[in-house]
Amino acid sequence: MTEQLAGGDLSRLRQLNALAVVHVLRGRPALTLTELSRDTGLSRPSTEDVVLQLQSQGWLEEVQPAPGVMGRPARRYRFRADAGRVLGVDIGGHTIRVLAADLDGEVGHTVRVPVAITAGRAERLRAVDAAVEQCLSAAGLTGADIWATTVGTSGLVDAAGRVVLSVAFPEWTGVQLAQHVGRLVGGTVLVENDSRLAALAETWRGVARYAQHVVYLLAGLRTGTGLIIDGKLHRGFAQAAGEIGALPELGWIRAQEHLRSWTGAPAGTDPDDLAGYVFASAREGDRKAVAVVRRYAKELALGASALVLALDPQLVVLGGGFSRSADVLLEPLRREIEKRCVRIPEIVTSTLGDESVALGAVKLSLEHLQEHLFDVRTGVAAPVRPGR
Amino acid sequence: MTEQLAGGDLSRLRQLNALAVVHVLRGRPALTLTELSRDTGLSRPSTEDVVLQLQSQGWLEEVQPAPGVMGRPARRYRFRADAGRVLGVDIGGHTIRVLAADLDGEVGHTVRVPVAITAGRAERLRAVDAAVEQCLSAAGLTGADIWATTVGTSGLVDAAGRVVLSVAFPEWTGVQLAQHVGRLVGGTVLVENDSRLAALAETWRGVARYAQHVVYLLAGLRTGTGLIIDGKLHRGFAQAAGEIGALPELGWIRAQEHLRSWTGAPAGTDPDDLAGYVFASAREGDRKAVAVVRRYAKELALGASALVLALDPQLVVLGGGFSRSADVLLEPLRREIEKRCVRIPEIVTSTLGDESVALGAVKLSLEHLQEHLFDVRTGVAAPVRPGR
DNA sequence: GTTACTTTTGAAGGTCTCCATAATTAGTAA
DNA sequence: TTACTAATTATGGAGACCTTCAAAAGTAAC
Repeated sequence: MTEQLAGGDLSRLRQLNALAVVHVLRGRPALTLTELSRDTGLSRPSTEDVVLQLQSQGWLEEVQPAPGVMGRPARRYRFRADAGRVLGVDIGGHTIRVLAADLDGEVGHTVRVPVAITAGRAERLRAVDAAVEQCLSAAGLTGADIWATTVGTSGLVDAAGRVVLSVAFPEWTGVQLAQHVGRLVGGTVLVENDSRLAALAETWRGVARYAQHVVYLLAGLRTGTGLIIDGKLHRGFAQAAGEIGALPELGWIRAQEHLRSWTGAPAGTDPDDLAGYVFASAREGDRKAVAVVRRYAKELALGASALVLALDPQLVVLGGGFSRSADVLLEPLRREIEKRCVRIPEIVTSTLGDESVALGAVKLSLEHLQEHLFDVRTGVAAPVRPGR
Repeated sequence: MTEQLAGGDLSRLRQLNALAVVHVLRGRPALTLTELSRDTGLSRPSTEDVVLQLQSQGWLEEVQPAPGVMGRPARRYRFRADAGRVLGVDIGGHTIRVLAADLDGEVGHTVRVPVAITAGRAERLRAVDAAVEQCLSAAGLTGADIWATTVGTSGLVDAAGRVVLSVAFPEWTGVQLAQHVGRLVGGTVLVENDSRLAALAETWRGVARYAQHVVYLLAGLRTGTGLIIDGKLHRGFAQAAGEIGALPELGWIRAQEHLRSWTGAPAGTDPDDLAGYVFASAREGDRKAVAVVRRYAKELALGASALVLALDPQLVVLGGGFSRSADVLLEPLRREIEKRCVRIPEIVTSTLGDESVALGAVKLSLEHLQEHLFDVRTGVAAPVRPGR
């Protein structure tokens, strides 16, 4: 049941110690052997042995010794985060966004390619290709340099990287995203729902950093959720978790309609821009707009409350396009949640903005590599792109 | 972030290998060194070394060699599951139930002590004491032999083993259960909500065996849930997870009322027994009873659907007292869930009966020991009761 | 009752990885 | 130039593992 860490021979020990060194060094500046020895708990000579091995494999690199220090200058080693790269792709309604990052998650290049909201499947896929290729060439990389890629999209996604159902873009249903993007890059290609990725990004570099249980609400032209449970992204048995909005009685389907029912905007306003006007008017104290926002918040709070009651998260994060209007939306939302829930979690607004999905995609790519490259079961192998 | 397995010296390797041997041997009949060697991946001589060490510590015991076998008879070793014991306690409305089990989860002794449903806090606690003491003496044990105990109770429980809120038994709110039971037994005393324990029991020895994501519905005089996520019991940030029934819009509070509204039972029937009559009449085809059951199922399905949509479990398990009437309840429930959910999980009935909570309590005790006694970080120490 | 066969046991020799300690080296500071 | 400091290099030893082979303790066949 519990999958057990296998024992083994002495090389296993070296594996574990190499892993410990890598773990100490990742995401930190260069360290001396003495410092590494202290942080890993290994003896100095052993540390040196391990470091030399990792260096010859290509995981570590010696850097200039720190100048102006007493005693013999120590060699310093850093983790070669640039040994491999990952991509994070966000396929949005208006924009395709691609981030290239190194193994420490440092984002080196960002590319945005606009795409018409009305674009069909083929046109949108072409934009994705263009964005990925632009990002690669800007970073001076080829697809072979990419060790893992995650693609964020709206809709339900299956384990094979296919969009099973997309409500927002009907033509999108059935598209083989993993396969399509896999033509351009090496390594594994993961496909994940965008709300989930945004949630993941919040636990990585957003307001939910280090929180173990998080309910993320994507509030925008679409409404969605991402659940972090026990520090991990929760997908469910068939990757269909978080679809609470589909429950007829909770009415996330209706939520949008409240906003669209507002009549205070200039005639001929694009319905997609209407929300902005509503929130702006509510901010200025327009009675009717405030009421509309309150009704929207109530519908949103219904589903959110169901999630909060079910999961008892530490944090609820409000993200998505409407989170820019958190100043008028957050308070009504909080009040409605407080009405319904047993224990009230903190409710905060995302600060990652519209890059959160792509950032989450980067993070998922990194987590995938973490499992395959730096796992306690396998230890560290040479730094080469892992197989698919 | 990810807590890393520390490296170490050679003794670490021995720890891991000892752990591997214990893991292979737990819950299985006695094995020979050759068999152990094969299953652990260690060489024969090393296996012998490890086994001898574990034997001298008291974890392993040599048993009679298997008779009538070709070649030189091999020594056989078994895991001493009786080196320590755990208790599982179920504090129910009418019954206190205590199970004593060994480290393999083999239940040796079961004790049931009746208690009046109207009993107050002191009387109920006295019954708990009596049940624990009876179970200990029946098993020939003292409290000092118990390495871990889990107490199941209705209501919300905090991390310190206090009942924070009990709706069913108002007097129960605030009772320091862990502390109270801790007077009688050694080791850690855990306190957990009964629905959650029942859910855990289903994944251990019930219909949800080996399922990773499970929604358990306790349907009875009380309605509750237990959530298994990623193979683990989900408690939430403040142990308040699974309280979906509290959402006013989903109406689990109302669910009971449907059953009680039925007028077909003999006059003067105890309201607690009413449900049985409704289900019996429905079984016989009484139109009104069928309608009542359907309404109840619908209310139950509302909350269940919210959980299914949120979590996308592999399995929904119907447990609790009403699961005895699954023949009339399950189908309406299934239909209502199918109406609302995107992906429909399997929906099955519990078969563990009224011992599920106590069984789940045993399992939680064992999981607690597993973490502290057989963890990869610490390895195996001598078989003595771990500290609180 | 002896002989052949099978499988486990026990012992020997070798390798790997770690640790502790001491001698050496390469800098800074006076 | 000399003293001081801290890292490096070298040495010896211990623990845990592996492979290999001879001896032992049974069963099965004659």
